[in-house]
Amino acid sequence: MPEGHTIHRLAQDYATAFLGTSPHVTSPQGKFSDAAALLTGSELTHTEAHGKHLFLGFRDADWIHIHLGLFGKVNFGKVNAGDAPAPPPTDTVRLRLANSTAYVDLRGPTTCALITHPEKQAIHDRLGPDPLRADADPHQAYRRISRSRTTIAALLMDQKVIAGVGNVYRAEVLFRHRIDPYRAGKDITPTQWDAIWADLVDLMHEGVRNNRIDTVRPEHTPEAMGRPPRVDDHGGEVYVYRRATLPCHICGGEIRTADLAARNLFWCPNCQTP
DNA sequence: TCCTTATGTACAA
DNA sequence: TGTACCTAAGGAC
Repeated sequence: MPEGHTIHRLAQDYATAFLGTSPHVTSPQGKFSDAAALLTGSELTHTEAHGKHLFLGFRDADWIHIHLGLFGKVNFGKVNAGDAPAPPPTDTVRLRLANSTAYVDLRGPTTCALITHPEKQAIHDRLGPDPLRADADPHQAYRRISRSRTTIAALLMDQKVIAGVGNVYRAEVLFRHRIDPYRAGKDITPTQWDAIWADLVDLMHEGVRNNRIDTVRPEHTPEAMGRPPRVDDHGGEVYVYRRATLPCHICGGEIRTADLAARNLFWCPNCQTP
């Protein structure tokens, strides 16, 4: 269940296990069988992430485009010489790569498709700047935000505006900057946007390193605040995400939740100003 | 065993 | 705005 940090981490992990090797490619579940047959035995030459999109490049020519959606999961395993071989894939595995030392299973993705380079480029072209990519231009995002009457909460989730932010980073970064999620994009100042962007760059890089989302500042950690540690189900320590009706770590007020564009929004109405 | 929920997106109306 | 899609875990019975 991924935001951009998960996908960038996957790009690294696929590279570590398979780059420069020519893995066996299969689709036990069947939906990717034709492409798997074309690719199997080809060298994995590139792995790349842009926002929540993952690209695996084979023989400098063909790309697998993967998008995990809400349910997609990836599971890596090691195979050591003399050890038990990779376990047989279950019937929900859409894509398995396997070489002499490792295997990786992909389940439940929204997208797993073989695409050409122009098709890949078209995906990059429709995505906004990604805080995890060196080529990202934050002003490209701000140009859209500063002209929009849409709420900043919705804009942060719009992958054409900024790529890689999901429901957790959206809620948490707005809390960290004390911005009410319903504030219009056009009311976000350049200074505020620069701060939000810089924060996302830091938070998401840490997310890649740790493979989880932690957003609580050192002075607000459970230890610093003298409260019991609480790690959210998603695996990290957070201020507001999925903490509806619980007390705010800073003001003690009740965290609120609401539906916004079919997603759960979380915020502290006391700490975050309209 | 059934029901709900989820870090997402695309498309129809 | 609503719905379809894809999967697995956790909680209610």
